[in-house]
Amino acid sequence: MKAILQKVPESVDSSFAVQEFRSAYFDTPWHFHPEYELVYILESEGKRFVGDKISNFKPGDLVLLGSNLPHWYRNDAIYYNDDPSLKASSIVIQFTTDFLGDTFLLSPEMFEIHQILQKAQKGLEIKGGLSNKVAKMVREITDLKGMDRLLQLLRILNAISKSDEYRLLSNKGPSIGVNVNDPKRINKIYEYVMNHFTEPITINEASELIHMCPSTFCRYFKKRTRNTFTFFLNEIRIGHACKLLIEEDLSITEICYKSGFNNISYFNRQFKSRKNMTPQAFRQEYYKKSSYSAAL
DNA sequence: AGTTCAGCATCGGACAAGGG
DNA sequence: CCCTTGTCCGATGCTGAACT
Repeated sequence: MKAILQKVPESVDSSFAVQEFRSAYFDTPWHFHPEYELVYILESEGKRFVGDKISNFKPGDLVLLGSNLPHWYRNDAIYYNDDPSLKASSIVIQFTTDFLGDTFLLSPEMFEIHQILQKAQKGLEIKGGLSNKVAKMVREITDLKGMDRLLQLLRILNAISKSDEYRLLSNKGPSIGVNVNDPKRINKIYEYVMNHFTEPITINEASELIHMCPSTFCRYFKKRTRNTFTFFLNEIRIGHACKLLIEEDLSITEICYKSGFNNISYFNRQFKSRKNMTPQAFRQEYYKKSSYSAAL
């Protein structure tokens, strides 16, 4: 998909930016920018799009995104219903690799941080104990100024580089050569799919949205997102099904229909191909891990 | 819940036309 | 000349029914 190139505001008194966002929902579109970005979710739930991967996010979610890696945080539908009790908030740290000078990152002491930033080109989801540790440091950095703030960022990057408690998010790196003109059409399709993925959606409907014939639409979509439309749609539906499997006490059949599938056999096959296990096994695996961690 | 299979729908490669 | 879009058509994916 084509992402919008976002211009990150420059700060006059800092070599990098720390920003706190708080609103009814996250409204930044699918975009990318040259700055690295550490995103810590304080409030709200939804789906996180990084490169070619779609996952669920919730409070505590912590992700390090590489330079020019397209991303989008989309809240669940209830956040768009003007419910004043629901808020979306996050802390975002944005920096470039030369924020301490052109060659600083090449110094031997920075070797491990350099390596972790390279891995971040595919997006890193920070997990486990490292997540708690980094989250605490991210909350602290908002109150720091000047040199203390800069040292805190280095501490955060150092902590991530010294750990292996993270997983790569995307299979593909940044979209080199993305066409930065005409971002509206793909975003229109994304918005439509996010609002209707629990209902039947055909290629015809989607292609009519941007006034294209179906085959042109398929090629257009593949060229920009590197996924087929069907794969993209099913990725969102399976992601939603995973959420329901964990959070709702519904049968697999009910979850299948509530996720936008209308065929259990197809749902099962799609689920297995993406998660390498059946929906039932996924649920059992989750609760086994939960009871294990609760027992510790 | 999960598997298999036949029939239909969609995908995507090859090629061509049109516009800037 | 390059890029976008349309058409054709074989390959592949998806669906729904029947079954374990």
